[in-house]
Amino acid sequence: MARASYRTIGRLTHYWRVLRDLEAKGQTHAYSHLLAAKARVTAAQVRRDIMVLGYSGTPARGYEVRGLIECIESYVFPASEQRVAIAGVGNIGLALLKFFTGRRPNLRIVSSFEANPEKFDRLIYGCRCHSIDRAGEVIRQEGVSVGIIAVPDGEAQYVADTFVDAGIRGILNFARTPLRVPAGVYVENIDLAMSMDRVAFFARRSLKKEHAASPAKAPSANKESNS
Amino acid sequence: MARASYRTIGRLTHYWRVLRDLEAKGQTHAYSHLLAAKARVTAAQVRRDIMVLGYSGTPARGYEVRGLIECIESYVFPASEQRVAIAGVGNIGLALLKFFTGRRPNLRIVSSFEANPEKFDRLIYGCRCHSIDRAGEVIRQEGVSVGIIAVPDGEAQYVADTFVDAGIRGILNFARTPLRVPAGVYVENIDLAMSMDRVAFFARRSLKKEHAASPAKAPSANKESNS
DNA sequence: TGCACATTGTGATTACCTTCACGAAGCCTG
DNA sequence: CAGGCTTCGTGAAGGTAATCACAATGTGCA
Ligand SMILES: NC(=O)c1ccc[n+]([C@@H]2O[C@H](COP(=O)([O-])OP(=O)(O)OC[C@H]3O[C@@H](n4cnc5c(N)ncnc54)[C@H](O)[C@@H]3O)[C@@H](O)[C@H]2O)c1
Ligand SMILES: NC(=O)c1ccc[n+]([C@@H]2O[C@H](COP(=O)([O-])OP(=O)(O)OC[C@H]3O[C@@H](n4cnc5c(N)ncnc54)[C@H](O)[C@@H]3O)[C@@H](O)[C@H]2O)c1
Repeated sequence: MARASYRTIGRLTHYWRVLRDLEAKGQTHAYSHLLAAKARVTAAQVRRDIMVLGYSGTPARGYEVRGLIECIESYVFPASEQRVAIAGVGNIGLALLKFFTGRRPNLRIVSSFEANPEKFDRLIYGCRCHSIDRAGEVIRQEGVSVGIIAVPDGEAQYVADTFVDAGIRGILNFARTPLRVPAGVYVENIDLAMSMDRVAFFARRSLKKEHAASPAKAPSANKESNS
Repeated sequence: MARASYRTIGRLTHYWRVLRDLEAKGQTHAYSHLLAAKARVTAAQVRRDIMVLGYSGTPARGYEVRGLIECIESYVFPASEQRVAIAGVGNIGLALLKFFTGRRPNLRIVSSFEANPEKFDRLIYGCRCHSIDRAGEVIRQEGVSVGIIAVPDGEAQYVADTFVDAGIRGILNFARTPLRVPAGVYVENIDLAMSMDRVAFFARRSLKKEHAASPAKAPSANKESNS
């Protein structure tokens, strides 16, 4: 039972979504082939990924949908509420706040931080906005473990330092600055401008293969961000 | 002179930004070590990436900043204006429109498409909004080669088909649906929810190493994304 | 001029991830 | 209950990308 890699974790969340759809349609069992087709990967890849969960299907019946869903949940999703804070309520910050609000029971954006005093103390999509100067204090108080950085590039390192000092262990960084953080803190970078440039490049090149990002795909979903 | 990979292209755009900063500061030459430090990669990686450009530095002087900038530009950036269209002017669509407007001379978002009639014909950040039904027509007329998909998940495949039929060769996809496109069309997926889940996971795991994303990076970016 | 040094360019190596391929195992059919 | 199919789990193989390591090279200095 190998350790799950960055990409495996991403795919597992994808299988989870696919499985939820299948369950909603009344399916009780699913073959690796089916999951593979829906997640656009190979069947072998699906089986390998599921291997790290320690979950087993049966030949002739495949995987049990409900059981696999629960297994993925207990492996990749937080068991109890994990709290998130966001710095920078601008274009991207707002989009994320709006999108994530109320969507995940165990992953909640509880606070936002701004430099612009006009936004202080307002409730934005149910999330209180504080001065960035109070970030450390609030993060500790609320028990936040994940931070999103959506501030201008030049402010990103400062915010990251504040986050790390306050005990945050994972950062989703939209700024185009590679952050310097101590070992043990996970950073996932999403550089939208880089993705645009890449798409433009490969559109000209007219490649045969699709890629990940997302990140990473990586290239897709992000195929790929980086760090 | 090997073919540039997905990740190499991403890093080259990053070096380009770093080099522009150096030039602005009056630096005329730069060593691979310096670029590496600023882009948070290894020096060997920088040299490998530059190798695909066919550009050469000199020992003892390193790379010539201006020359390398021009070389990267001619390799990864469009020589003449490349046009982009965006489907879905919601949270993400708006953020992108606002951010990219007027930022890149040779990469311009020229049109947007919506299903919501309230937005038709309005000018949003200098970009005309059309009905999605007219997408094929407008894309062909304007010579658009890159499409951004920022519509709800269920609409993504339909929009992708429309894009592809109209001749678009590269797609930046924010929907959480793996798109089915013919070979030769490049897709980069950015799944923000997946990135969030990953950050939350690795924050709990408290890993020692930072990762790319992604697209993926990618990942990252973006990390990694996928396809 | 010639030597000592730092850096480049790149073959070789390593690490990681994906795919292949096949033994084992459950299910259905007759 | 046995035989045939199909699928799972996984060791081995294959690919791709990152890193290492070193010969080649140009520089500045003595
Ligand atoms: N929007 C996009 O499409 C896009 C694309 C590529 C990259 N990015 C990157 O994403 C980041 C955010 O982009 P955006 O478009 O949302 O920017 P934005 O300017 O709309 O928002 C930034 C927000 O951060 C706030 N802020 C500034 N300094 C701060 C600080 N020290 N602490 C807390 N808040 C602070 C500002 O008041 C503002 O509201 C930038 O780094 C940008 O380069 C954005
Ligand atoms: N906003 C986020 O933070 C976030 C996070 C994760 C994933 N996503 C994904 O990104 C995509 C867009 O998200 P969003 O938050 O911007 O959504 P949104 O609902 O804010 O915007 C979607 C827009 O698309 C328009 N639309 C609907 N059908 C259309 C069609 N057929 N053609 C053209 N336009 C159409 C709608 O009118 C709306 O304006 C979704 O697939 C979502 O799953 C968004």
